[in-house]
Parts: sequence; structure tokens; C-alpha cells
Amino acid sequence: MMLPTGTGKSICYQLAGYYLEGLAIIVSPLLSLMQDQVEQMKMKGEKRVVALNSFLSYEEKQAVLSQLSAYHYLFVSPEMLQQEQVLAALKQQKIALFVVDEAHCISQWGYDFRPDYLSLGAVRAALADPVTMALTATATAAVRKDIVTKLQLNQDHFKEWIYSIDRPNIALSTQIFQTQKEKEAALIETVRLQKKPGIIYFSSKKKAEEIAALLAKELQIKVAAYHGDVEAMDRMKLQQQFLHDDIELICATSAFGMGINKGNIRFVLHYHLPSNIEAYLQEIGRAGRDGGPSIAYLFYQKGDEQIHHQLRENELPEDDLLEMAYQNGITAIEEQVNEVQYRFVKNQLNQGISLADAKKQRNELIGKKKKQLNEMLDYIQTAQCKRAELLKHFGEELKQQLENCCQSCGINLTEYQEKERVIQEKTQEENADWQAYLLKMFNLC
DNA sequence: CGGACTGTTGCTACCAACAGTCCGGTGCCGTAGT
Repeated sequence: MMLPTGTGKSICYQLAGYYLEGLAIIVSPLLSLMQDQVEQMKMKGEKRVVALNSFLSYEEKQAVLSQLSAYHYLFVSPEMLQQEQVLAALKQQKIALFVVDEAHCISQWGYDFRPDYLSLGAVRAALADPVTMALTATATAAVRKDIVTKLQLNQDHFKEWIYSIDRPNIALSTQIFQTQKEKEAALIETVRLQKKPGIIYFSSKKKAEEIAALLAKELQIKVAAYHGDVEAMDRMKLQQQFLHDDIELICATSAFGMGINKGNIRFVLHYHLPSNIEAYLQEIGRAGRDGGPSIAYLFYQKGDEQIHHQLRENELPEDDLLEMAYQNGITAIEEQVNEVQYRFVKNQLNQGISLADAKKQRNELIGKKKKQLNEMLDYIQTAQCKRAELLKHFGEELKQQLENCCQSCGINLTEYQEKERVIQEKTQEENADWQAYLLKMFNLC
């Protein structure tokens, strides 16, 4: 099922699981998503729900596994399903429903970053081919086909529910800059005028931190940086603060997003371009969930794509490393490769793939990523309607002409901007408020 | 890969031209050590 976030993806498996006999397994990509879901379901009165993950101690995990029949919903990561003990315990149960949430992860992460996503098909087979539901908000036709194949769904017995990816209330702005200075100046000006809250996306953790500090200083707004190096506890806090409008702006890498359910995000700005169009759509799709007028800005400067070239080249092992691993075993290259490279080689070896095929698969994957980045660059450059381009990528056609559509069709920016006078009054008022509050707290007035 | 930044050279007094260096994402798991 492909349907936009906020339209009730969770209820699809919750309701089905409720009426079916047996256990519903929900595969989820993030621990925080699992915890959220479990908490929400418990709050609504469903107690037979548990998340089996590394938050549990050894004893707790054993306890869950030994009394699986007491549960109706089980949240797990794809990695957890690879553990023999877990799979063995699940095999003893009647599986009512096998759900893959955020199913685009299969295609997006399975080939390198999180290979256990590709083994979900084997898990399904081991569980005697249970009824399966794959859910996502953004997947191209190719990705959907990949999901069906990798999950080993019966080609004749599956049905797709596909909804439009178009978000008419999000205007699509793209701007091209000659130097970094120009881009930064435009960023400050845009953020100053733009209605908040908002998210700014970066391809670099360092840049996210840097700009967060700059904006805090220049505009005196409540802003925080969010990326993979931020501690889990701090991440949770930031999410909560953002959710409650205590923080009005987040400077983030792609780490920020999944599971962010906030209605009033008024803009998403890309300081760096994302690595592909689907990622772009996912990221801008976090704006305007409440249906209110929102805008996506994409700032591009020639050369910005180099980050992605470099990341891609470092991601997978070169020929010499592959050859060494195939000759002398995986341990021979352990010291020279990163975790993702190591796992890629290990997987190829474990699956008995030949050296020539391993090289071929690596090259195909790199080629696919190059193509995806080029599509992103084409989108930035095109003088055609941006919305029509995005829709075309997902096999859709633009049906209606919008008033505020995109850079090519024209956007009336004032629709999305604060009136500066109002901001200043508000800030002064807020300042007075917290100062008075502090004084009162310390009994100074 | 190519822009941004830093340091050196070269010619001559303040700075232009060039060479060299650096950058750079996403999460699960188990285990060891603090």
C-alpha cells in the first residue's frame, strides 16, 4: 500500500491484526518508531503489544520469546529476525499478518546499508508464507516491483493500493547560486522571512551544526542541529521540543524525518540536494501535513553533488579489496574497510556469489545511484513544471494547474512569509515574558 | 570531484597568483569497558 503519511497506515495493520487470529509481526526500521507505536497502542487500550529489540535485557527478551502467544502485535527490526532463536520461536506461532512498515527501506537500504532487509523474503518463507502487508508513502514503480520480488510475494496473489504522491499545498521552489556566500546570505534572508516551524536539510553533519549556530546568532530563533552523532536521548528531546513548538527550526541530515508526525511544518529547505528524487519527496513531504500552505525550497550550487559522489565511492569496496577477501577470506580485509563495506563483502561470500558477480552487482548498484543523482540534478535544472516532473517520476500526470505551483510556473512568496513587524513585536513580547518570569522565579521583583 | 580554505611564493609594501589540503549520510545488533 502506498498512501501518504497521516492517512492511517497504522490502522490498516492494527485493525486487520485485531480481527485475525494469531500474531501480527510488524517489521520497523527504527527503534524509536517501534517504541512510539507500542506506546500509542497501549494508550488506546491494546495491552497485548510488545517491541522485541535491543532495549530489552537478555532476560526480558527470553521472557517475551517464551510467551509469544500472549501477544497480538510484535514489533521487530529486520536484524532481529535474522537471529535463529527469534525465528525458531516465531515458527511455533500462528502468524496472522506479516507487516513491513516503511517498505521502501527494502530497496533504499537493503543493497548495502542494512542487508537484512533483503532477507525478509527468506523470513517469510520460513514462517510458511504468511499474509503480508507492505506499507510506504513513497515508492516508484521500480521500487514497488523490487519490494514484491524481495519479499517473495506470490506474483498472482497480491494487490496494490496506490495513492497520488502529489501534495498540492506544497509549493516547489528551486534556486541556483554561484558561491557559498550567496547561498548563505539567501538562506538567512529566506529563514528570516519565512513562516515557521521548518526543517533545513544538509548532506553534512558539520554544515548542519555550523548553520544552526549561524542562524541562532543572526536571527535569534530557537534552532537545533539533528544528525547521526547526536545522542539518542538528545534526539528524543529535540523531537519532542520541535513537536511542541519549543524549537522552531531543525538543521538536520537525513537522520531526521521518519516518524516525525507534526502537522504545522510550514517549510522544508534543502541546503544540499538529497541523493535521489524519492528521498527529496519524502523530506519535503514532512511539510504541510495539516493541509496548510507550505513551501519547499531547494538551494543548489554547482558542485554540491560532489558530497554524494564521494559518499557513494566510499560506500562499497574496490576491486582489489574484493579480490583479497575472495582469496584470503573476509578477515584479510577487516582492518581496511568500514562497516558497510565489510558487510557487503561478507554477504556476497555467504551467499556463494562469485567474485565476478560480486563486482558486477557492486557496479550495477553504483550505476543505479549515479543515475538517481543525475535525475535529481535534472529536476533542479529543468525549466518545465517541477511538479509535473516529480509526478512523472512516480508514473503520474499533473491534472490541475495550481496557483502556487513551482519555480517554473511561478510562486507568490509573500503567501509564505511572516510580516516582519509582527515577528519583532512578538519577539520583544516573548523576551519581556521570560525575563519577567526569571525575575519572579528568583524573587527579584 | 571541485569548491573553500590555508599557506607559500614573488614581487615589492600590500596583495595577487598558485599549490596543497580537506571535505563527506543513513541504524540495527552484541559485547567490552567505563
